[in-house]
Amino acid sequence: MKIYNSYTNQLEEFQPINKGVVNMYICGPTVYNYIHIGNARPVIFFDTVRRYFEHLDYKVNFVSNFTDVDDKIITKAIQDEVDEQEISEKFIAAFLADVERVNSKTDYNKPKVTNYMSNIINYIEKLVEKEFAYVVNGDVYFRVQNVKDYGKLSNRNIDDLISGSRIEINEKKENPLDFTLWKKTDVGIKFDSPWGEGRPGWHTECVAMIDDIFGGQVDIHGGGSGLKFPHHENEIAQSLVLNNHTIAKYWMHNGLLNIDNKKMSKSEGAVILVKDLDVDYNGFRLFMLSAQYRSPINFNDEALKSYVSEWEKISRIYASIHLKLDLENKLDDAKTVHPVLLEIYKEFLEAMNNDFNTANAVTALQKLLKLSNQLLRGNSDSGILLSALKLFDVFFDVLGLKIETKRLDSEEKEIYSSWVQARKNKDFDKADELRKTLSEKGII
RNA sequence: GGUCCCGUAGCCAAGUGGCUAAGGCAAUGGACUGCAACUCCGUGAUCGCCGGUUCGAAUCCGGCCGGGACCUCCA
Repeated sequence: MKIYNSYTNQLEEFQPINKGVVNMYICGPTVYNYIHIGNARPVIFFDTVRRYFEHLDYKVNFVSNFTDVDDKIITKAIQDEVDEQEISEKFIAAFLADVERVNSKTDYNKPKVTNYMSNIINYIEKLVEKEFAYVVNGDVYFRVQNVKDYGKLSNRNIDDLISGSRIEINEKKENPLDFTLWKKTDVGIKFDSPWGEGRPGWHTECVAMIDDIFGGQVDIHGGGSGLKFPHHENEIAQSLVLNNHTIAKYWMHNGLLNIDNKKMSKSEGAVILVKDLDVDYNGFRLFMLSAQYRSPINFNDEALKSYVSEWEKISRIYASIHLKLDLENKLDDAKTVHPVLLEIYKEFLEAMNNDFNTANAVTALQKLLKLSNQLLRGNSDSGILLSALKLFDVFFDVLGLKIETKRLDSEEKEIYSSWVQARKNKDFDKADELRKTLSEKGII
């Protein structure tokens, strides 16, 4: 399997650190608001990565944090006249509800900053000891200057960054590029530290958590490409100094989502929240997986709708085959190997093995859709249809699509065969009535 | 000001040097059908423009036009 490593900017053969195990860490949300559909992209994509590894029988340890200490949370808490925890707990719950909405798995390890305060402080202390961090009046800053390769991930050099006119001048810093590890504060929630009361900067939590949970290095560290600089660059800098490695063997970054070719951003309006999306989330998920994850994806109503209707077609054929096999009591039979189905499965694997090319994986699903329709209309034998159904199950499982089917009870089967019989007898009044009943029961 | 990325049919999108440029949505013609729905078959591209490299380019190089991102919190 090949993965595009954004640290080295090339496709690399995936070799896990420990055989059969994939440790992955994805930067999670700062919980001060509902997430928008752009935020959903890493949630959906990295969940798909996880699912695919699991399909290949890897044991996946999936970790994604909650940043529950942050200026934005404090601001909101003051605004709403509640304490920070109330805000963060509310939006953690909201986040998980959205994760579930888009059919991403919620059973993963979710460390919170508030539970990691001593690890974070400890991590910063070590940086201070190594003299890669310095204390000024209760603030602690990371000294970027001496870190070799600073800027490699985001492909920029220190001189360019310094000459950039937009870097804020902070007189306490030795160098404008130095970033905050610990911030002395008067407002909002405060924690004790060797440097006085304050709160941690944003960039240490992930490395401290990875250090604690995985003992230093993960196989995959992922997040949106917006995090490359400065966040991930700074994570790497800290880890290089302390552990002499870049925390992750493979760095993966998803492209951003635009609306009408403009970046969707909490700070610039034009935001669609996940919870407010008024469409089938399977269709939404297909849409999100229809482009290669590193490319930007442009949100557009027409495109979204086309994937929603694609999903309707897929669920229709799935249900039809399921129903047919159910009526014939063949659902538990042995499936028959069918060469074309095997070919489609291979295409699917090939696509996913090629840096998780979900766009081509979706194409394989569409091929299965068309073939299934042909098989069903062509009165193929039940073994082949069952095998098609099982292949759908595999694709649904990996891509995170959810379909609900049920088996009919004997009474329902009775109604169904009466319907077929009525049509045969050209008793269309009765047939229509039975069809209505079946339709109301959600059977057809 | 600095650093990058992208431009494939109305829409989404694969393809990154080599057979007639995948696939889907929409549109349209046909088939199937008691009706309806579904479904199947068919129909569409001088790959933003200009030039170069090459036996050969959507794919590599240069210029231009258009769009976007990052350098500040951001998935």
